[in-house]
Amino acid sequence: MFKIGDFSKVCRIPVSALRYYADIGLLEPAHIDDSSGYRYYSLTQLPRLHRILALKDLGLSLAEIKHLMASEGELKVEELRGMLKLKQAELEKELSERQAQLNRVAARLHQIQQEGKMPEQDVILKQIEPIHVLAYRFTAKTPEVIAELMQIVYPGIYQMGIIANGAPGILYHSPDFNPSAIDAELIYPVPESVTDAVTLAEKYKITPRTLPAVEVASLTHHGSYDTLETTYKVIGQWIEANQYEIAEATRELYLTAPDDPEGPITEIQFPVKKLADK
Amino acid sequence: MFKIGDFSKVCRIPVSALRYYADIGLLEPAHIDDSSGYRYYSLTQLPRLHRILALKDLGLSLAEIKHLMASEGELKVEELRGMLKLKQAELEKELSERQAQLNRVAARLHQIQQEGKMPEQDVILKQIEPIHVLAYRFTAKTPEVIAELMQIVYPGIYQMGIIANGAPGILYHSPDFNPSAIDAELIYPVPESVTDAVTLAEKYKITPRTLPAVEVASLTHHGSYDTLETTYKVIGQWIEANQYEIAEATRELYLTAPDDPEGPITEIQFPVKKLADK
DNA sequence: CCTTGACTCTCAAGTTGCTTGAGACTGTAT
DNA sequence: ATACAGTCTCAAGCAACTTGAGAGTCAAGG
Repeated sequence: MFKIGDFSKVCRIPVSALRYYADIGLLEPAHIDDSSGYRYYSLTQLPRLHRILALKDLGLSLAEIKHLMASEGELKVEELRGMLKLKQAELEKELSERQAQLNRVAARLHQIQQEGKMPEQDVILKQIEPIHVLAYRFTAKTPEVIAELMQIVYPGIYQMGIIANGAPGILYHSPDFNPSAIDAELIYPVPESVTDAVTLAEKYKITPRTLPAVEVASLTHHGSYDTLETTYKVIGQWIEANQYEIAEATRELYLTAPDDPEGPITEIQFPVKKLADK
Repeated sequence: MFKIGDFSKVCRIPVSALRYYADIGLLEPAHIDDSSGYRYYSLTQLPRLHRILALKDLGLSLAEIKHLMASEGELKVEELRGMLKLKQAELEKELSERQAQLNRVAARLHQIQQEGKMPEQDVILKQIEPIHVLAYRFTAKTPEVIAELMQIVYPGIYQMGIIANGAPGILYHSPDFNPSAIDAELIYPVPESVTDAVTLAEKYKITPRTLPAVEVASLTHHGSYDTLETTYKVIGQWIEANQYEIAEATRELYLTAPDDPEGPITEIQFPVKKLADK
């Protein structure tokens, strides 16, 4: 019989951890002295402790381990198998996530090295939920056409009494930016309930649809549209540096009202997916 | 100016997280209404928020981010560089740790698949601190010699009034177990203070020395020494399956007193190091 | 037998980055 | 006026312990 400190030395688990395991009922001392409350451990408890540590080492939580070892003697093999399979998938996912994070850190370091500072803007990844929108798709021969259409379509929808649910924007469908034939789509987010009520807009070729959920690399551009191009380039570089690829139509969202005194704010979203590691 | 819920939609951060960031002073609302206490956010705060998210994405803690962004306007690039380097090292370490864990899980699953159950004993990895010992090294022609020596040496030291600091044991120096010339070393752990006081033992060729810190794969054998061989095999297989290699002399520790009624308990420690991934 | 010092005990609180919930207000639309 | 959604401020919870306070216990030395 060992006092907790001696047992701790034998198994090289901190005293505090042993007490904790006792508290949560994972490894009760072989004996507890009634008068002093001292915990006494026996070497015959080592196998149980080792099993606990082995399972912990595989990444199982103490609660899971306790459950697995609850039955007298034998532990539940089938259940363990299931848990390990799960754990395996989980670990694989985390592994690739860590790897991606490491790549991002390396990319940043490289960038700092090169430019001597952090970039003005930060590209971030985010998950976008599906969005219900009223959409108007067209092909424009010049960029100016787009600006004109915006002036007409958004107010037009608004005047029909349909209020937006989020920032309006554009989808650019042409993968390469060909200025003489821009395949784009104006989008105007609305609550789900609106989508079927507005088939009246059909004659204007405005149709309700739902944008799919995507993961996007996003950058928010502050100020004049003249420098928007730069912002696009920055995202493009980021995507390349971080080994993603563009998965879908680029989204451009107008976060400010057209007459905001602080100047317009535009969010650019590139739907992306990870490039498989070669 | 957005109320918290609207701002939350724009930047896709949960309301609760925004409140939390405000609480810890990481991102204060642009304005707080005096009477209602409502938080109001401005789109001009998006760059700061994005920078926060970008840094968080690299694995920095909120406290670190707060520190980096504490100075007005520009953030401390040199400091960031240092942090990212650290983070990089940390991530690399975690990555390989995760990979190793994944391998362990796979090995276990394989084992369960093959044997239909968990093994009786569990091999675990642990870090061993340096140990101060009195050591007696010899070459034995037969295993029996070892047993005899133990009967003499341990009691001999004990009778000199030197009390052990841990379990006595043996180091096996011959890497392959050659029964006709076993290079082994009896070890008797003592407090550091003893090591120089006991040079008197020199005439018996017992010398104080310090065993280096090592990482070991350990298995505890319960019961008769007859089946110790099996236990050795189990560890050996584990080491192979988990892609380690033996780094040093194997250690065998006698955890029980020689006359323990429950039978002897023996811990076998294989110092190991990771095999580099090919 | 007493003292000293090393252990041990039981709480409680801290760690990280939030989330969840209770109970109370506030703002906006009918 | 009355909902109802949105907001506020705490407080507690998560995981697996660690740290610390304050008090009691054990073994050895004088």
